[in-house]
Formats: sequence, structure tokens, C-alpha cells
Amino acid sequence: MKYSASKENHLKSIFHLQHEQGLVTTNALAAALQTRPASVTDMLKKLKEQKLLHYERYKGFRLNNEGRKAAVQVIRKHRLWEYFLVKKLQFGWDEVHEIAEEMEHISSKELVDRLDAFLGYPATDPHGDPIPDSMGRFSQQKQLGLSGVPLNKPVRVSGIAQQTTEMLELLQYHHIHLGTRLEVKKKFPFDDSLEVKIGNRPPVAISAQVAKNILVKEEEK
Amino acid sequence: MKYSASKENHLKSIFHLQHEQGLVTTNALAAALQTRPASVTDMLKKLKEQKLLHYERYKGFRLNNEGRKAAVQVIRKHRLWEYFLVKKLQFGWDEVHEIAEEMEHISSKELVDRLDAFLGYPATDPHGDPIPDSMGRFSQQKQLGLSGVPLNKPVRVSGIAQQTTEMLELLQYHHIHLGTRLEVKKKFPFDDSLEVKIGNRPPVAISAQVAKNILVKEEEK
DNA sequence: AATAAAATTTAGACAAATCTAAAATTAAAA
DNA sequence: TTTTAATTTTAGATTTGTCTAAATTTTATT
Ligand SMILES: [Mn+2]
Ligand SMILES: [Mn+2]
Ligand SMILES: [Mn+2]
Ligand SMILES: [Mn+2]
Repeated sequence: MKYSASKENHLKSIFHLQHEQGLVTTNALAAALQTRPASVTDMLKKLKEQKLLHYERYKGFRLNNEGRKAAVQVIRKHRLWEYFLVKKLQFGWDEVHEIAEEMEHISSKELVDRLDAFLGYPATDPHGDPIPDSMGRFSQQKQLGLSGVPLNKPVRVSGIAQQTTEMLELLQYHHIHLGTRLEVKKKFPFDDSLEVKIGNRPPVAISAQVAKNILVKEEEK
Repeated sequence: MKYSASKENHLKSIFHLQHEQGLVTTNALAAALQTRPASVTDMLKKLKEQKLLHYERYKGFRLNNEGRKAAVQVIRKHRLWEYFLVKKLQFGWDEVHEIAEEMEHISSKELVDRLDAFLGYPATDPHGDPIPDSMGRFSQQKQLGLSGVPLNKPVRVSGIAQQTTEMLELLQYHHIHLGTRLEVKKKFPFDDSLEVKIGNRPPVAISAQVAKNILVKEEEK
């Protein structure tokens, strides 16, 4: 149950990437980790060997249950240490990522849980990202713009960023309000516009500017 | 100015060992690090290459100024994290060493200095060992038994462990009291007795039992 | 002083993580 | 549907840190 720092970094990055796409590609992971595609392939073989992900050569990969659990523990450590650095050591929120990138690899589970208690079980890190609990559960989904949502993943509207009258009028027209169920069916790279299913209506086009202002959360299971 | 975890572990152990002997031996370091003499030799070559210690093959080794500075920074980190774990996270003093052994390798100097401030600049760690300041200075020497003192290193009596009347009578007889300057001139492995120079008098023999009860500190420079 | 024992170093190997250059596969364009 | 381009994997090397077994040097003992 204990993995090298490099393996933990890989697991964590895969977790983040697969949240945005279903399958992760070798090049995408290499870019995220600032390493080479060949090195990623090497590591994928080892992670598959240890049964932490599904992987077929040339076909992409994604974490399995074990891998996801491991990744979430690393994320938990990273975000708790970031919170500690900002709230207790008075670092700026923009100075802590690098340090947490090292601290997240300290292995003691007991340490993390005591740190969590010491900090008062914070819900989110200094960047607003949710901190999973000791069991790896995210109690709070991260709010994100509709533009960042993966295809065919059902989400619910949880907020509107820029609440201008023009914006609200448009949402009214599309029957979009807090709690409405949405599903992005298609993305057009030309102008970054989306085709979105709103409730049970047939899909309609939404511009990138509008999509960016619609804040959503993943649907609860 | 940044060394691998393994190099930091070696530097730290050499520092501790050379405090008790002048020169450190390959076998002693291997035992302290739970590794093999051959591995130690390999590492010594690298540390010498990086000009962190004096080393001639078959002759033993000791840190130079650079190496000592590096070692002290690791010790500072180790002891500050131990203090944090006990005082802030409620660990027992006997549970923290292993964890600190990992945390001492986090590299950010800024982090350590802020941690120090957050903890209120503690003078000693949970085991009573002194914590060097940001510049690497030990403000307080560690109190140790006369039996553990290296040959020819001038020390001063800072306390008596078991203050029985018999013990005090003996000390009186030898003109040993708080603040007396001592120098161990010779150690007899047969019964662990010492030949000790007391003030400016000619050396006299001190038994191991007595030596253990005489607490001393290194003489200030 | 010669010999035996202990300490230390070298030689050669291995695992982990990374890289470059070339080959294989898949996807895109003509 | 060929041809070209992009992606991914393999082959082979490199670095760091470690190990075992054998050789060397130092220390201790007859
Ligand atoms: Mn990391
Ligand atoms: Mn963060
Ligand atoms: Mn350590
Ligand atoms: Mn300690």
C-alpha cells in the first residue's frame, strides 16, 4: 500500500486528467508531469503490473478502484498540507503548491489524520478544491464552469458567475436555473461552443462565454 | 546546496558519530544507517567528490565545514518536525522519530524557518536535544554523561545524575563540582574506566559508574 | 616478525526512474 | 484508399543508490 513518490505523482495526475476526459493519453500525462512519453509508458507498465489501472497499449488508460483510492489519498495529503502552510505558517496561497508537492509523499497515515484534526477538518484547500476525508470521500463536489465538464457527464447547475441581466435573461430563455440537470453532448473546437442537453429537452447550442458563467457540480450518485 | 535524502542521512549520521569520536569508521556508519560497509564506501566517494568531507581510503573520515553545515540543517529540520508532531499533533515522544526521519528531507528553507517561528523557536526537541537556529548555531549544548565524551575535548560539569551522599563525597574528594573543567585523556576498554584531567591537576582514574553520573556540556568557544 | 583476524575497498550486478533515437501503430489528409 | 503525420511503444543507455563476493589493507595475535 505504499508507493514511490514518482508513482504517486503519476497516479494523482491520471486522476485529475481522467476527470476531464474518460481515458487518458500518454502524451497528455507526459505534458502534465513534465516528462517524456517514453517514460510514461515505462511507468504505465509498472502501474498495470501492480494492478492500479486499466491499460492496453496504444489504447489509453484509466485508474481502477485501487488506483483511484491511492490517488485520492495523495490528493488529500497535498491539500491538507497546503491548508496548513497557508493557515498556520502564513504562506501566500500562491506559494504553497511546490512545497505540498513534496510533503504529499510523507507516508504516515496517522500523521495525515492527526493533521486533519489539528486543522479542524477543513472542507477545501486554499485554492477552493475539496479535501477528501480519511475514507477518501469527497463531501463536497468542486464547482466548475460548464466549459470544463466532460462529454455526457450529467451535472447540475450550482451557481452563476457573472449575474448580469442579459445573462439571466438568456438562462431564463433556455430554462436553465439552479438545480437544472445538464449534459454536454458535443464540443465545437472552432468557437468552443457547446451542444447541451437541458433537462429532457433536445440539445441546444450554448456559446463559450455563456458556458463559462454557468457553474455546475457533478450529479450525486 | 540540495542533497538527496540518502546523502542527508549519511551526513547527519556522520555528524552524530564524529561528535563522539574524532574520526568516523566505515563500519560504524554502516551500522548506524543499517546498510552495508560497501555501500558506505560508495557514498563516501560521492560526498568527497562534492567536497562535503575529508576522506582517505582505509583511514576514516570526518565532515568539513560544508558537510557540517549541511548536516546541521538536516538535524534542525528533524528536531523541529519532532517538536511539531508532539506539541501540535499530540503524538507521543516515542512515536515521532520515524516520521521525522522522512520529514527532515523536505527541502524548503523558508518552510523550516516559518515552522520554527510558528512553534515559538523551541530550544530543544521532545527528547531534550538542542535545536540549532536558522544560522546553524546551537544555543544550548546537550548535556551528556562523561562516559560519552571524546578524548581530549574540554568539557564543564553541568550536573550530577544520581546525587547520593556517597557519590557527592567522592566528587568532593576529586575536587569536582558544577562548572569544573574536565578532559578525558584515556579510556580503558577493560572496565570502561577513564583517566580524567580535573582542572589543572594531573589526571586521575574515574570508574565507569561514576563517569556515567557526571553530566557535562562542551566548553563554549 | 610472521600469521591470523578484522576492517575496508573494489569489482561486478541489480532495481528504479529517467532519457534519446528508432520502430510500430493509429489517426488524419490528400 | 494510399500517403503522411501524429502518437505511442520499444530498444538501449544513463544515473543513483544499493547489494554480494572477492581482493586489499590495516590491526591484532601468536
Ligand atoms: Mn508530488
Ligand atoms: Mn491546491
Ligand atoms: Mn532521514
Ligand atoms: Mn529527537
